[in-house]
Amino acid sequence: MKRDRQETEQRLLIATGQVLARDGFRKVGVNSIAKQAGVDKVLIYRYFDGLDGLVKRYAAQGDFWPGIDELLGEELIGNKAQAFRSYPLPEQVARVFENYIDAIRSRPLTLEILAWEMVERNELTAHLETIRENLGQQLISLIDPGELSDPELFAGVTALMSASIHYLATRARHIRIYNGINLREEAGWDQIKRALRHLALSSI
Amino acid sequence: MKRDRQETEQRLLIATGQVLARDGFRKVGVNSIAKQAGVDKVLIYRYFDGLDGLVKRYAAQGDFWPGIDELLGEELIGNKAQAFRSYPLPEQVARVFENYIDAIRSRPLTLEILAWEMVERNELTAHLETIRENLGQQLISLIDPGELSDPELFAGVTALMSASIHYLATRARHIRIYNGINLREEAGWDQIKRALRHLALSSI
DNA sequence: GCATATTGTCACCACCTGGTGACAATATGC
DNA sequence: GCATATTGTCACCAGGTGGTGACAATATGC
Repeated sequence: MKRDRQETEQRLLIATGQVLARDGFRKVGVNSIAKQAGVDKVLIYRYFDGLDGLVKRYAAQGDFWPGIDELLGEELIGNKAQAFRSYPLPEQVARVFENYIDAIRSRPLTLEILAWEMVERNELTAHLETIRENLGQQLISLIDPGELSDPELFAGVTALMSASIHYLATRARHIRIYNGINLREEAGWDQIKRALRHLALSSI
Repeated sequence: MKRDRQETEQRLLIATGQVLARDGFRKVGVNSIAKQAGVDKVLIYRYFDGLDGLVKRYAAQGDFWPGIDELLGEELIGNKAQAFRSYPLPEQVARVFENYIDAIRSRPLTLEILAWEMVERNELTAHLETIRENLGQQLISLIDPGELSDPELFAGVTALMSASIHYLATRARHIRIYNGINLREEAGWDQIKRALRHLALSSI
């Protein structure tokens, strides 16, 4: 084996993601990651000061979350933010959350971390919390303050919407039907998007 | 030790709930439950055919879920269903979900199982799924079919509402603030209830 | 060149997990 | 009474976990 600390650190970071994606967060541990990386586990303690440090570094370098561009809609090119602002607010909200659904559902690793969050708080989930918070702030900053007559109500409504998406997307990994809706078929998700859009347009 | 199979089985069932409530589902195992019950673990295999069988029996005898009365509102006595039906549908929905929030938040064991569901499917979570399904059907049966112009939309909206409640209530065990809302204070939950009521009244 | 620090390998530890076979203690059927 | 079945105790197994100390192999500084 070559003696190259940087490369071994990289291998461990990559292996972390591989184990997380392949076996789930419950299998994430020094033994499995070291085995996956083809490296001795003692190096995790030397280079990252333990599993927590490794996970923290992994969180800092990976991107498991959609950027604002993805949420505004891929069809908008050029100055997205400005074009987006031309929509009425309810339409903006509907679009953002429709895109949010697609963004989260297409990221198995993100779904895994969302499930992890429900059970435990660690370096990775904590990191995701701040990312999410920043993204929320960015989105709110796009809104003309004059349009928000009741910010507290708006925060409540958007909290409910994002929460429901997190739940349904994560839950879809273990169940087929929720409230009569098929979470394993695109038709089911279209039904959810339609309801979401209806809520946005009628309530904001 | 007395030789009484029935009592031993009871002790194991009780111990299952105790371990689940005190240490969380990740600690639920033959060793911890047997120790909690003060009984040898081999009896779990003999009497319940393993941990799965024990959990299944535990699921069948415990009640971790609100009944329909609790969701309709405790203030209604006598013929609840009939009194409840006198409300307009949007008001019915708002009330049910407000009560649902209180019902779930007040049951730590239920919150633990909701978190468990996000990670794994087992005898207990499967049992809870059917309970929940039945409850949903009961609630829908209270609605005059003529009032539902778009049942698919209604299913989507109520799915989003219940999903968001499950998520936020479970998530509150690990984080304080979600989307600027304090999940550890009653004021935060009042804000959520207000948003939920707003959605119900404006969209149904 | 050589001493020193870094990188990697390996064996080992204590502890916990699910699971089982052997055996003692008690109850039951006749 | 006695043979049999049931209940409970205990010791043990293989395999997994996180964590560490000892040592060899290589690179670096002078």
